[in-house]
Amino acid sequence: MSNIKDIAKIAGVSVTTVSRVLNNERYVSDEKRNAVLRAIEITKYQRNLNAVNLSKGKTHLIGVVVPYSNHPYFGLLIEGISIEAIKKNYKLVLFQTDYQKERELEALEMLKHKQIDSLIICSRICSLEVVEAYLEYGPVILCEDTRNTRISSTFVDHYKSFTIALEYIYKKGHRKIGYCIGRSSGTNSLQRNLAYKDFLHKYNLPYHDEQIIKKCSYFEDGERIVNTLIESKNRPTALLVTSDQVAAGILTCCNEKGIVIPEDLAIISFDNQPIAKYMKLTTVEMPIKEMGQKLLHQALLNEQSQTEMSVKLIERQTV
Amino acid sequence: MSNIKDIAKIAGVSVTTVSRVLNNERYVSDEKRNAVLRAIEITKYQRNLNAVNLSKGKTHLIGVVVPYSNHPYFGLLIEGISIEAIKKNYKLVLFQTDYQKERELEALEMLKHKQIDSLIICSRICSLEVVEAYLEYGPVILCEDTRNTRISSTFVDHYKSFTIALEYIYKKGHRKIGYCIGRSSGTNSLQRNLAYKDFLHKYNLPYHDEQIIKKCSYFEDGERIVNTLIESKNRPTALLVTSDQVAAGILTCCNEKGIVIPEDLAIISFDNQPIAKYMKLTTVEMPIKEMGQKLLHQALLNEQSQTEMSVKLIERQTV
DNA sequence: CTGTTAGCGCGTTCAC
DNA sequence: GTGAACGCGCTAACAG
Repeated sequence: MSNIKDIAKIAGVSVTTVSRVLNNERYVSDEKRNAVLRAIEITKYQRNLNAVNLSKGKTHLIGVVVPYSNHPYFGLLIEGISIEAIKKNYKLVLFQTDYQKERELEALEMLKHKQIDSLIICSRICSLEVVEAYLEYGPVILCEDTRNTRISSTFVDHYKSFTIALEYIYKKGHRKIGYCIGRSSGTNSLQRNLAYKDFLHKYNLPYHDEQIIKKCSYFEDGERIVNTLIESKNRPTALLVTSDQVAAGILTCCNEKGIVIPEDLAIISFDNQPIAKYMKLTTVEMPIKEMGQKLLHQALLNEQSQTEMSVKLIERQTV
Repeated sequence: MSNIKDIAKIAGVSVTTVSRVLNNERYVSDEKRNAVLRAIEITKYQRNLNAVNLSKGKTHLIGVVVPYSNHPYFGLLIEGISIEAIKKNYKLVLFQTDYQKERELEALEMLKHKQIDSLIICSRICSLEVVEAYLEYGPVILCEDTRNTRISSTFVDHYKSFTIALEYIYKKGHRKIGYCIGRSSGTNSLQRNLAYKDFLHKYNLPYHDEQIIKKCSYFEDGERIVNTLIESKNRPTALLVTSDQVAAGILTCCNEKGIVIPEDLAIISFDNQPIAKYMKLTTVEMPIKEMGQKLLHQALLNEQSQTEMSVKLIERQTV
């Protein structure tokens, strides 16, 4: 494989000139530029990006941290990030953490070592302080409300969106409302819990811990949820479900057990992925793909910015 | 940030010695080794991996090409690859091609430019010849039967697995059997089609083109499939479905329309993802995650190897 | 065991 | 407009 020196020799110019045409700089005569272009053509020269990286201290690589890639929410988010990365000629380095802190730190360390230019953490396990400490090495973008920090982010206000769903359910006459959530400890989950409590308080409704069902992430969690519901002595008449997949799983199970939706149980989910339309789920739409795209844009910038994305209630047939 | 020279100076040794302890080589006296270690400690030295890469001509990065990341099959495959990558201290660069040839070529070109050490193509669009041409730049691993080429791969014999399903269905008394498939042009799909034709021929059954339903990849494709079936004048009594997700979608739609499974329509799917158990799908289990792990191992080796993975019929309640 | 030195391939002053 | 020369940080002969 030929290098910049070879090209210079063949074209009868200096390496500097070659570098200039490579980087599309002005101040190169058409004559020499063409000579270089021709040399590149005949040698099928390709520049060594490692060398470029070393020289420039940049990699054109962006890290993406997700807990699981085998999950529709993160799959779509990655898709959004990926679409923009392609446009901007950046590549993605995927980190699958399984919510293990060391894995997330590994990604952060790669930023520090200049192996990636920026890092997008789609779901975080390290503390905000830890993340913030890495900001000096490059952009770190989060997917949660970071408006009280120096960290950039794209997020939806889960307090708001949860409230929208709750109020809607309330207007439909429900007074015993529960919810299903994936990981219960993240910022987003805490926001939702707060919205829930505030809502109950506002309408003077009782809080029952058992009406919050945790570890609900996949379609197949539906059965456990329905069983929990059935055994519950304080069975809710409506359920907020933080993912369409899980809601679809619940629906399927209810169907099998003869629980009629929405008469016996109203369901409102979140995301509005294709499955939601298919299952006729009433859902709160989240612009996941767009969030991914926005995240990438932020990763490329070097300024702090926090972008809230808005949600939209889609009425279908499960409430 | 300090570099290897600084460490050498502080430790009072040469850069080579530093390099040696960095790379855990023998032939360094404990005395000097400790001095170096101490210097690293106090300066919090981190080596610049770009420089290592340039010098060694390696990146510790492995490219992974998928059409979509927002798809359970590829999600799980990526998960498998990722698990092993972490163990071996390799990182993944994700390429989402959307089945566009240029995107796949971009990944191949990155291999050529030494930006990645190897490339795993989970689903291919370029011709085998094109792929083979890149073999000189590094390992390229495929996810299909490549036993008549020089390309390494991990795959399941789809001819075999399709035949298993067909024979099983046949034994259950079905004579009008159709199938649903995603992309119809891949090697894997062609193998399945061949198995299908050979099966029909063996039992002297007629071939109806309309019994092959294409572009079936997602849960929500279920409705279109069921509608196609209903309108079909030669409606099959059994259906092979190349993904659990799609089968689950069909099931859901049938349920709604009062089509009883398996009496009105028998369904056998492939993969045995969690949703299959949940929906009580009879399915042909594919070791997707294990395939991912094996793929990564092959990507690290420099020898040609083709590994067939075996499948297993899981009897549940849809046949 | 240890150090000197020459690359790896490219970007970038800074004179001309 | 152009090019010589140095720097990026590290590895790998080679000599001792």
